[in-house]
Amino acid sequence: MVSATSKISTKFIQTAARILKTLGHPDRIKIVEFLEDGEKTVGQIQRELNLLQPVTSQHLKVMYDRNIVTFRQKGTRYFYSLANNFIIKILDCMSEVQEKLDTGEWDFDFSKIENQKEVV
Amino acid sequence: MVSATSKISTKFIQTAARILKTLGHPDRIKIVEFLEDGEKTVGQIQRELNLLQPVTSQHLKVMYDRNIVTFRQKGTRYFYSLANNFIIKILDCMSEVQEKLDTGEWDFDFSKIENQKEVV
DNA sequence: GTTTTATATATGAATAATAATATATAATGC
DNA sequence: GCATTATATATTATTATTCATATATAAAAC
Repeated sequence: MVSATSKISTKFIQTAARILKTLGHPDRIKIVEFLEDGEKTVGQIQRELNLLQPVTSQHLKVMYDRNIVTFRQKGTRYFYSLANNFIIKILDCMSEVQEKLDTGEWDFDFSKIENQKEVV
Repeated sequence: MVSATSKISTKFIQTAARILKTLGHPDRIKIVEFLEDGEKTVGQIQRELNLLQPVTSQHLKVMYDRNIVTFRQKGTRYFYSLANNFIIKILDCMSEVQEKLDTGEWDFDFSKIENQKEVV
């Protein structure tokens, strides 16, 4: 990855903030990670993450409203998929960091965050 | 950037969610972007972003608690800087996306997000 | 046509985040 | 010492988020 040079525009910052905030939920990260594998129905997602159906639909609705996921409908089934490349970039970014942590190339002090009240 | 292969661990997802959520605020993105340039005092940040001092300190405290920034104290001055490489990665990620959007290589439908109530 | 399956939507309650205001602390300049 | 500067902390009010529960819709299966 290339080091940042260009200034991030105010317009994009607004959008990025919305997206980052929306992805700032463990279940939603898991959902988009699952969707990276290809489109999935609500039921598949629900069972994969062991969530309640309405909660799953709510997460998907919020992410749809913020242009993170999109869907196509077929009968009663809604097939959700990732809506843009930014999301894939963020997933890649997380994978990279995970890898650096695994290999010990990077160190990360989780303690401060872990000791805080759980994100549910 | 390499495509994601390795599964993101539950532990890291928790941490990543906290960090993404915390960065999901335009002013905080601006702060970390400003800090990429090197350590800055609260006053420098406040003037750069045109924020109230207590609001600036609050953002910094939250980000300190979540291991996004760190600081050293010299007299009454607190010099803040980025606390880890993950933050730099995210900034790089945003810069890359911004660039793709600028060059038209990627397209991104901002409309849905823009039409929503403003993130302040 | 009745039941079941898949999903959305509505609502309320609990919790968290944000901004604003006021105040405290502690170092510095005079 | 007194005023000023730099920053933190406390408090409150507002708003947003999240989860849970209940209900609606519409297609599919029988």
